[in-house]
Amino acid sequence: MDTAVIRALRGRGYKATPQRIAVGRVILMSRDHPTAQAVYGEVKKIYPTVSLSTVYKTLKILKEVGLVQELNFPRDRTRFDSAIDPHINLVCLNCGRILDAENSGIQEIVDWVSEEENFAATGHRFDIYGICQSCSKGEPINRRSE
Amino acid sequence: MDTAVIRALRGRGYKATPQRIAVGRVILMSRDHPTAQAVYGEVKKIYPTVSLSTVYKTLKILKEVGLVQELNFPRDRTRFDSAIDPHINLVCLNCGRILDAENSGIQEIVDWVSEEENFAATGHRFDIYGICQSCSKGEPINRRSE
DNA sequence: ATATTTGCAAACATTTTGCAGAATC
DNA sequence: GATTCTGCAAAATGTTTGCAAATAT
Repeated sequence: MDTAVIRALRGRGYKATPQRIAVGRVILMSRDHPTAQAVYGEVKKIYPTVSLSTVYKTLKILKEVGLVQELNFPRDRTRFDSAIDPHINLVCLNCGRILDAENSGIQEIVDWVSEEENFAATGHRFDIYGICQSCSKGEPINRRSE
Repeated sequence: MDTAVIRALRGRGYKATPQRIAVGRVILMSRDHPTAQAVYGEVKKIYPTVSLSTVYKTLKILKEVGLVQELNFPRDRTRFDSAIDPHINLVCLNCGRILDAENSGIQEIVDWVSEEENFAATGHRFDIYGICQSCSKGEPINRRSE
């Protein structure tokens, strides 16, 4: 896994520094769309002197080399996600968690729309907003779009 | 159109002030996903004394009453969009324009995934990133995800 | 050996907040 | 007439930048 990060960086002429490898590892291994701050917190466990600024710079590079996708949400910080497998983001408006879902129909729609509108698609993002399973069983909504 | 805004506001106990009606009109009439600043600029043509802060507060309320959707993008400001008809956003990575596309398959996917994952969907967002028709004919890419 | 990168602190841009005067219901 | 809202200025937040010392190739 680290080798994939190293290869992607060097392939584009970037140096494979320990900080960058650590950031890459945190994103690719995490299942919960971490914020830059969260990535920083994780990386700091291994490199206590790492700076938030380095994390931001690295995330930008990892985006550029195609390993990471950036997702912006309102009233929240930007979140980062492995760009490797396309999926649907199930965004819970109650607890704020972002789950992943698979669906093969997305690619068909992307292809169809690209054709129809003469749009050269290079990527996509599909979010569904609502209340997740665990929240609808438990407590009532306490955080809406407000 | 203004009456819809007034009704939505009063229905939730908000006062229908001229500023709010103007903000609502700008968003609902525009076809180009304006930023808060752009809305501010438009509203100022009619109410030169309006403040950016009022625009922000109003946008938050219009979101709450369900008239407006907020879309966040990287390296750009947040954009606002009528929440009334669901559609796909075609985001051009070259010129930055955001076009709309229709596709009936989206709702099916939303329904299918909601069922599958026990997720109570209330809304969604579907972006496709790429190069728009006019850009692919004209100048080369000058603004990527960088 | 040298060009790139780190990490700090300061800059930046957008969005939010507190509050007195104004406007709506 | 009471409550809500506006608009100003100031605060808060997340992100970016400039630069000397450190590091990867």
